[in-house]
Amino acid sequence: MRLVVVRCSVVYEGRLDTSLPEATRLLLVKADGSISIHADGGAYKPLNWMNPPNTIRELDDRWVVTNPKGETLTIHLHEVHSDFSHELGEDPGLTKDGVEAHLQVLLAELPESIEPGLTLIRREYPTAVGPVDLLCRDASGQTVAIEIKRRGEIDGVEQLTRYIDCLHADTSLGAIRGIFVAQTIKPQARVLAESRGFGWCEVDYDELRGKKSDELRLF
Amino acid sequence: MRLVVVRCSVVYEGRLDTSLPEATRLLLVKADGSISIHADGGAYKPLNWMNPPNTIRELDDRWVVTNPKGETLTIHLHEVHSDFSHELGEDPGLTKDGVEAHLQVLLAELPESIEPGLTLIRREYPTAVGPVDLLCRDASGQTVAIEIKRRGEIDGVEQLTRYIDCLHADTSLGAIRGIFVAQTIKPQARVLAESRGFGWCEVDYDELRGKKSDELRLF
DNA sequence: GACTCTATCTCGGTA
DNA sequence: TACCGAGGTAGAGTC
Repeated sequence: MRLVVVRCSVVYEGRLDTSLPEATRLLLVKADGSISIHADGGAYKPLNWMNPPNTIRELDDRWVVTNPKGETLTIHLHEVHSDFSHELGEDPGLTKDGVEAHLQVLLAELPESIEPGLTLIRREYPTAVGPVDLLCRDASGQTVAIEIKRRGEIDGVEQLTRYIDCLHADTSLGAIRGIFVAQTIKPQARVLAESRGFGWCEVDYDELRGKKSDELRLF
Repeated sequence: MRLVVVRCSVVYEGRLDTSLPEATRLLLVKADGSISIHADGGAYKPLNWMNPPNTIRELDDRWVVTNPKGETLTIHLHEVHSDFSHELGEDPGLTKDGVEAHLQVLLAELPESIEPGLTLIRREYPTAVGPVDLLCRDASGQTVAIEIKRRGEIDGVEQLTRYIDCLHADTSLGAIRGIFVAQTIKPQARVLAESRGFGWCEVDYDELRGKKSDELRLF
């Protein structure tokens, strides 16, 4: 990890073209070769950056960063205020809890939480327009496509609509209905789901975790 | 701008819960009060962060960062290796060239690049569900709605669908067809566009710029 | 303030 | 590797 405070001007030519006039900024060079240029604002996002893999050529008056995709970042150095390095070592990494993937795993194990009598056919059931989160069978034997979101908004209902349209073409599944499941579902999304003939269901993440551990305790 | 290299462990409780075991990392505190925690890898994205507005309480053994949304970032300090500040001042800011807006301007001037015989009726043609990027007339006189994206994904096809549905209600335009235009169009988006009866077309930004300057040279 | 849409999105998963 | 979808998306523009 190398930290350079420098008065500099910058040009990036790659997916788009950008330029930065002369000012004092922080250059952050990481062990993987990635580089980012920070101003004293704008939250965590740098003004410019280059992700690995890339190569940094340090010349007298400028650094030239290139990557295999043909993108170039040129940093013209006008006055170096500080240049400091520190060895950090490997990072053990971040553990996350409470994202959509967890919700999907929990619901795949507990489809009854969505509707009594529901059983899982397959998680991530593939279609031409992407995988359906859960494909289930209901108490009456009908196929049910389920779209899961952490936050239930309109685009989730659109997604479910595409899957259902696509699955209708697959005659082996018979008639199909859809259920939209999320921790919270916005009123607009509820209305749209209902108008398309879908069911919807709000589930509680902590409650599901509770049911899961109850189930485990029985065995 | 304050740069602290420190052996630390971190807990974030907010939109999700995360934890970071003890390791040496960089804390980057900007003038706007934002804080980000960087490992020596993983490109420019920090492991954890907190965007302004927020407040940082510095205690002996830990920093507690909170924001008005009720999110909390707690950084337990185990050993401070370095703590360094530098005044950067205001940044004049980044200028960009080559984003979607540019593509739209170029295509409005060169609709023939999309399809021979196409002429522009109007750019940003207003509808109840938002403006259509380009409204054109084709060689046969039929109205054509065009949605432009830099990268063509399913969302863009959905957007075009909404516009077409809305324009169908406007009988003064007669029959309408749609074309989805982007620098690259993903296979799923092509399938969806075709299944909805839309045309699609990939265009090259640099080529368009070339044609534009050719055209200018003629006058 | 809420909504919409872009983004050098980044990142992880998977075929 | 490319494609696909989630994201603590963030950020800008509009209404």
